[in-house]
Amino acid sequence: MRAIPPEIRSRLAKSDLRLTPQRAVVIAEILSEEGHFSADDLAARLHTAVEPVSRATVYRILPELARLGLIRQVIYAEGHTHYEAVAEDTHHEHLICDRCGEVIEFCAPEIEAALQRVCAEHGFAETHHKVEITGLCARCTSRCDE
Amino acid sequence: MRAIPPEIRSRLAKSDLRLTPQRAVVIAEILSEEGHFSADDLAARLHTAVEPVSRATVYRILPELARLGLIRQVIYAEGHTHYEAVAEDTHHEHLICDRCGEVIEFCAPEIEAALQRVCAEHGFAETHHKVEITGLCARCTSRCDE
DNA sequence: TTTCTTGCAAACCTTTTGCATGAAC
DNA sequence: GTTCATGCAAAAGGTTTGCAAGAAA
Repeated sequence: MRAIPPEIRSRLAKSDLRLTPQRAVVIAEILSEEGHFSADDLAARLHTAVEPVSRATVYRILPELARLGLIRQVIYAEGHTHYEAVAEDTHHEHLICDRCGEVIEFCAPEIEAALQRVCAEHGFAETHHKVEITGLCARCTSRCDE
Repeated sequence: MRAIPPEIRSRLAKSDLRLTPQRAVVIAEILSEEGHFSADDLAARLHTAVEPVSRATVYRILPELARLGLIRQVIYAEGHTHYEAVAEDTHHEHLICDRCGEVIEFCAPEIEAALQRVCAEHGFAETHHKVEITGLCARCTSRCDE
């Protein structure tokens, strides 16, 4: 299990969140995570970890980690919340195919700029934003004649 | 109860959806709806309508109406899906306050343009998009000293 | 008359929570 | 020692579904 970076330790401490073995397992797993994950999948995987974590604990800690900015709720779909680890270097948005479910990431600096302007205009203090385009991906479009 | 516009009748027919009294009630209510609504609220209100509509029917018809483009899933929050009627004239996005829950609408043509460009670049055929900024609204920010 | 819809009630499934035990600080 | 976190199991709450009766086309 990967060690928890000191920066995350202090972020936890700042919010009066104790670093328990269970939380360490959850955080380590999330840091090694690629793409989206669900609370339930995570819980199922960690239920049999070296330091087992109960479903309740996973469900309790994920919203806290989202509040700390370690993870982000990407979308609610298929009856559950999709999370992803926050990669602070590259903020991206999502194209979501209605047919095959593929999720394509994209970056658009001009959108980021426009969003900042909107927030300023409304005196709104942004913590997160989400841009989501749904439709048919290129592959599904070409497979489709309607 | 407002009459169902012929354009909607034909859209239903095109998808082999029959125009039942219950569906007419649901559609009429949605057309007179302002702002967001939930399936459950709608069901509760229509349960005592002239032509009562059961909860199951409401839950069954809303996804169809979303597919037809009459309504849109705005967000999943507070444990349920928020819908809104699609007003074809003014497309807008949302600022959502994490503290008081207020939803502020805004329009940003340059974001629309950027999104179109992104879709073109990826050969993606958009059907919908959603831009959502979460954080603290002006009122809550000024009430906050942290 | 065929096919689609409805309503009821039960099932589903993700997420939340009360409570007693146990651990972090 | 005090306060916070965990696990279990049960509850919650939105949403879905099987089935038989009924209505639209």
